[in-house]
Parts: sequence; C-alpha cells; structure tokens
Amino acid sequence: MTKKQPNYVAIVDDHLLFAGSLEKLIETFNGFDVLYHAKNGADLQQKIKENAQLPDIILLDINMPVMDGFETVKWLTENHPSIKVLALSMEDDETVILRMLRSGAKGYLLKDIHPDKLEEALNEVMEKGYYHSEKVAETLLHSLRPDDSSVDLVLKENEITFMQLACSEMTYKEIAAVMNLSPKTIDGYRQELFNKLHIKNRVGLVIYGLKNEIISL
Amino acid sequence: MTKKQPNYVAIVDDHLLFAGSLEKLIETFNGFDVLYHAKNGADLQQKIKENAQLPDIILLDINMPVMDGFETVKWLTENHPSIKVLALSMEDDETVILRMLRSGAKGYLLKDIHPDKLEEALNEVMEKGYYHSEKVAETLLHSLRPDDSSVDLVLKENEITFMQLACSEMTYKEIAAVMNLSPKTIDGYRQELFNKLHIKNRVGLVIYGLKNEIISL
DNA sequence: TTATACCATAGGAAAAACCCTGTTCCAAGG
DNA sequence: CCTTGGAACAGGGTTTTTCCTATGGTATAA
Repeated sequence: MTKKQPNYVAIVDDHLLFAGSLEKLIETFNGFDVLYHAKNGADLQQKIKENAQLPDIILLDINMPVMDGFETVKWLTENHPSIKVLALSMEDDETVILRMLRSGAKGYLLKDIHPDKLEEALNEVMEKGYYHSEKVAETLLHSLRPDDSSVDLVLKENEITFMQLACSEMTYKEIAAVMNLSPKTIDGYRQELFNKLHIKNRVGLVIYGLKNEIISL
Repeated sequence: MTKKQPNYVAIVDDHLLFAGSLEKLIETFNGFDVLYHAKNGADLQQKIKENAQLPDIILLDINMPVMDGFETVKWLTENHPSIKVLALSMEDDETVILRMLRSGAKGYLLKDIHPDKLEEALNEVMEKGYYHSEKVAETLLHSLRPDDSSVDLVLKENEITFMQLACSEMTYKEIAAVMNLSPKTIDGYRQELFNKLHIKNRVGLVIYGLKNEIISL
C-alpha cells in the first residue's frame, strides 16, 4: 500500500474564524492538507511567492476587501493556471456565479452546503478538473440563453463613484455637487447605467451594486 | 487528576459548511464539545426539545432565514436563561451589536477573528458569564451616549412587508396592488417609516432594512 | 484631415416620489 | 353613549427621478 502525497489546499477568506475552522475540517478529509490561508487576493499572491510548494486547490471566498475573488481568480488563471480554484460564497446569485466561472473558477460552492459535499467537491476537482453542484449546474443551464454578449460589462471609474454615492440618501443634484459635475451629466451616468444593467430605477441600482459588491453598506 | 465534564456547545448557523467546520475547530479546544448544530432558531428549538442535555453555550449566527438571531436570543433568554449565547456575525454594525446584546446575548464575536480568540471567548464566557472583544467593548462605550430612548422601535407587519417590497424595482403603485391596498395607504406607510426611522428617501429605507436585517438581497 | 467616439452638458416633459393635512370607519375603554 | 386611537384612504402641491433627444469639445484612429 503506497502512501500517496496529499493534495495541498489553500484557503482565501477574510473571515479568519471561518478559514481556521475550515482548515480543521479539511484535515479530517483523506488525502488533503491545508498549506496556508490568506486574508485576500493580495495576501495570497504574497504567500504564493514565499512558498516553494504551490497549492493544488484554492478555496476562494468572493467578497473580500482589498482584492476580491474576481480579481484574484483572474490573476490565478493567468499566472498559475495549474491551480484549481473553487469559489466559495454565500450568495447563489446567478450573475455572480457566472462571473466567477467565466473568470476561471473550476467550481462554485455555496457556503451552506453540507461538509461532506466539500470533500466530494475536492475529490472531484482533483479527478475531473471541475466540480459543479446540482444547484450551480442548474444555474449554468439556465444561463445558456443566447442573449448575453455580456462581455464582462466594464464600469468606468466615474460610473462606479456615482453608483456608490447613489447608494445613499443624497439627491442627484447633491451627488453632482460632490462629484463636481453638472446634474445633467449625472443624469447621463444614471441613464447609461440603467441601460447597461437593465434596471429600472435607483433602488435597482443600489441592489445591483450590492449584489455585485461594487458598493457595500 | 479528575476529568471534568466538558462544556457543551451548540452551533446555530444556516451555513452548513461553516457550522461543520466550526465544530471541528471547537473539538480541538480543551474542555469543549459540540452537542449539535441547528440551521436557524426554529431548528434550535426543536433540537433543545429533543435532547435531554442542554448546551452550556450557544454560538448564534445573526442573519438566518426563518428565525433570525434576534428572535432566537430573545426566546432563549426567556426560556433557557442559563444558556450563554455568543452572537456570531460578520458585520460590526453598531446598531446590530447593541440590539443583540440588549436582547440577551452574552457576547458578540465578529467572524473575522482569529480562531484562538474563539477559544478565549468560550473560556471567558464560562468563567465570567460574558465576553467582549476590544472592538465590541469600544462600540459599547461609544453607544453610551444618553440620546436613545430608542425603545426598540417596533415595526408592524404591514410596514415590514412594505419595506421588503420597496427593496425592489417596483413602483409604489405596484406595491399597493400586490398588497391589495390603495396607493395612498402605501404612501402613508412610507411617510410613517420615513419619520420613525429618520430617513429621507426610498434608498434610505433600503439601506436601513438591509443594515437591520429586516430585508435581504 | 476627416471621421469616429466619447464625454460633459442641455431642454423639455411625463412619471414617480415625497410631503402635509384632513376624513371616514371601526374597535376598545371609560 | 362618548371619547380616543389606529388604520385606510383622499386631495393636492412640490421636488426628484426618469426618459428621450441633441450639441459642442476633444482625443484618436484612419
């Protein structure tokens, strides 16, 4: 009976308590070891540079300060394509899932899954190279409607600033004052965003911003 | 050397993965055993009824579906005052912390603490009956401003329903239709809420609802 | 140099949101 | 029976938001 080398896992999550707990859980699994954790994407880059041993799998939280999951997975797929990234998040928001998968994640796990599912996912991602839970698979199918062309939909600096300010009790006129622009320009941003994001009103904008973690409370 | 009986911990969190991981972590601590977990407050009530052995400490997540942390801790302090409740949440929002503590929680832990801190908290809450991290202690002090009179500010059923619907792209007229009320009545709710909550517009309402976990995305 | 594209901006108008005050109905308490 | 209070709702006015279309300026690619 030859003892195989374990698969190395890295955890990226700003919630230390969760990360630490998850480590204990993973160490009860057969054939997996936790290499290290990182608090965010930037921290992970650091850790990768410092350590000779690369992780086989990275469990990556999406909403983090500093360098979030989207940026991180993009960096990883470009610089370390051999590492398999499993996204880990609480929201099963379709656009978020798709964005992660499109960015290069090999799977998407909801944080409310049963611990056993995690072991299953880890094994499957090592064997097959990807893992998709039923729920996510469903979302994937559901998303195959041809519309799209949603080429990553980039928001410009000013639009993001506006969005953040719009997530407050400020009036557009006040926002214009803060941003040092004409109210009419602000109205232009608003309209452009409504079109791009397929939303109907300011509340929709706030919701979109929160769901996509462009703004936060 | 007499072996003491361990302290029993129950975990209430709708994120199974987190709960499961946390269990593994706690079992590495000296003198603590996890009795069971529950997905939410209602589930916890169930578990408490079924099991003869009561937990000594409950680690309680705040934002859960069905029966959230606030309701749960209230129920616990009324029905099982001997159980020490530690609230567990990611947000360090002042109003949320205060609301939990006022509702009877013996401590408030942010989910981004170091795992060692959890052990410290568990030990301290068993010894002293309470635990407050530096951060929370600060918030507590900060909150001792005399203003308040914030007599728990109860929202009625209809107001909450309205609030939830207002957190969407629906128009007030549409909300009125859904709730089967006159648009003018809806306007009344709106006004009443704006006054009670000291907010200026619908975005403010959405933000309030989210911060106080009355609504969720 | 011209076409193109993008940005800030404007006019004008309809719809929705916001605000204040007042009426009716009904139930509960004195 | 009368009073009080809350809930639903209306009238009517002001402010913001929303929507559509259009123009001048500047950078840039052709």
